[in-house]
Amino acid sequence: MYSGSIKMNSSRRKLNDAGKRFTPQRALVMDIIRQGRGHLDADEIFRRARERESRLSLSTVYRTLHMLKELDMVDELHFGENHHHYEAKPAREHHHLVCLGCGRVIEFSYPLSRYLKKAVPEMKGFDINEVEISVAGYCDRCRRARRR
Amino acid sequence: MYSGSIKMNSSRRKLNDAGKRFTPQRALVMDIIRQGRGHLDADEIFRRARERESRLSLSTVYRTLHMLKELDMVDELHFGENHHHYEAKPAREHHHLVCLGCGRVIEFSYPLSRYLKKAVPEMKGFDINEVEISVAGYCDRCRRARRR
DNA sequence: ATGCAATTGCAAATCATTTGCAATAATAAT
DNA sequence: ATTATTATTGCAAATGATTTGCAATTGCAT
Repeated sequence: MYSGSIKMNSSRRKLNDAGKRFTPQRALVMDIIRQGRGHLDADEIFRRARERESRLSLSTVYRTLHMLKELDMVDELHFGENHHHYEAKPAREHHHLVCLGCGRVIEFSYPLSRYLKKAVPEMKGFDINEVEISVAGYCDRCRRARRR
Repeated sequence: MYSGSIKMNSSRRKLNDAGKRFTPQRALVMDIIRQGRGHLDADEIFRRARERESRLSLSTVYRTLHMLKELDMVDELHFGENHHHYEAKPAREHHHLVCLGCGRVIEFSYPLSRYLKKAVPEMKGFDINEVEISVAGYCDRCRRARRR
């Protein structure tokens, strides 16, 4: 099935260290998430994976996504829909602008968790695990189009 | 069914102005969301409503939630689960800390959208409709309990 | 090479939400 | 007040997203 990539070996190591097996299915899903440059949902990952390996099952995709999330190798994003999106763990903290017009996702880097820890008193004593912010609105293009 | 409340008349007005009817079912759902002090999900709203009006249907709850969201009378919150939570439109912008240990939700007021508009260059030209931030982690109590 | 436990595919189950439709009821017009 | 109009309701069935049980398969440590 899928084999080569720069990250493969380090992925294999991470899985094995966690007592997991490095299977072709998992390598494939990881690769697609990486290539996807963020923001694919489970079904889209499944469809793309299937093009390469037609016997792959949707359950395996879901199971893999869970595991990768657990091992902190992907982030699960919530855009206010009733399904989630996934992206490879990014190097720097960043967040997303979702355009309600065209669905486009714009990334912006911002160390929000660091900022909030300082700015919000309620954060004292709260052990932050993850900060997720999503901003919905209309991007430049769509904004122009809307006000006729 | 349900009848009196300080806000009833203003709700009725808002609905009627939007060409909607003010039905007992809708009044009931609105009341429960308000009493719920935020953070109820659709099913919990349904269960509580059913205690007062056993013939109410779940579809009506969903339909009402949609409508209230549309009319900007409730906010829909996304805590990274595969269902949503609802709260009556709050007076001041605030956000949520969700404890992964006990599920407790801690609110904090913070004018984040105003701040972000200034701090993030990518926001230029983006017409912000809604900002939602959720912070997951462990609250004071659970944090103590976890490190044994 | 071998054995055992982890993982897979498949189908069926479950959970969250939506929809079609005939019956009912809120509002506007009389 | 009565009536006509049309939105809304309850119910059951449909859909969409995710999870689970299980027998067959396959990684990986030995």
